[in-house]
Amino acid sequence: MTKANPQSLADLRQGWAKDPEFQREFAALEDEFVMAQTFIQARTAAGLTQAQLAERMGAKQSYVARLESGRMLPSVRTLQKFAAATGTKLRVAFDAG
Amino acid sequence: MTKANPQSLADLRQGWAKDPEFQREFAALEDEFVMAQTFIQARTAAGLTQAQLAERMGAKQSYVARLESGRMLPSVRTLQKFAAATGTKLRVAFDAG
DNA sequence: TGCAAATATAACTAAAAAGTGATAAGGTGC
DNA sequence: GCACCTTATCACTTTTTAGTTATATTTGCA
Repeated sequence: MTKANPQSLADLRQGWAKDPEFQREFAALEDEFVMAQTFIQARTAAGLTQAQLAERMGAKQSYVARLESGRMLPSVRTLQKFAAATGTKLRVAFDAG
Repeated sequence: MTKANPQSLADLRQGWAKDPEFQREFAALEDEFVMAQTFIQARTAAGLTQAQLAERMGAKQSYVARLESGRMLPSVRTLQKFAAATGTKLRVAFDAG
């Protein structure tokens, strides 16, 4: 593993949309960043900055940044707040695989 | 609201599979028990007791019971362990609408 | 009813997340 | 370069979850 070994999600976002090799390796990465990726996509899809989202969640920008950094795996309570703030509906499922 | 006002998930499981009125009212309940319901369904679908599941998660039966009680909203890390233990794949999504 | 398996709850410590303020770093346009 | 907006990180306290032991309660069945 060479390219897809980001130290932070900032690195990840750099490579992501551009490099196909990066994208392939990304699929094999740990789950750690998947949640963060989901957050970023949901927030940007809602057209919000971190500060705007934070206010809607009753939190601060620094907390949203941490959520999106992938260094923490939040609780379902936070997922629910996030969903409410982005006008989406949280879905958690355990799919047969 | 009369019937669908359980104090615990134990009450809930009583009514659930039998009473159609209960089922209707259940849909209107808060999110509080949704996660617990999801846990119970995934575990029973896997044909496991709480103790068996707990062992696969590297935890104790009492912890699984607490998860299924709905009094706590666990972290995504716990959801991942749960998925691994039930042989399922965790899906978390923020759906539009 | 009585036994055994399964589930629920309580009480406690350890670990992790929630939450905050300050500040650094990145990018954009002037 | 310099503002300005946005995102990232650090350091810290508070709150919640993780994890355990012990025990009570429930459930199914002989």
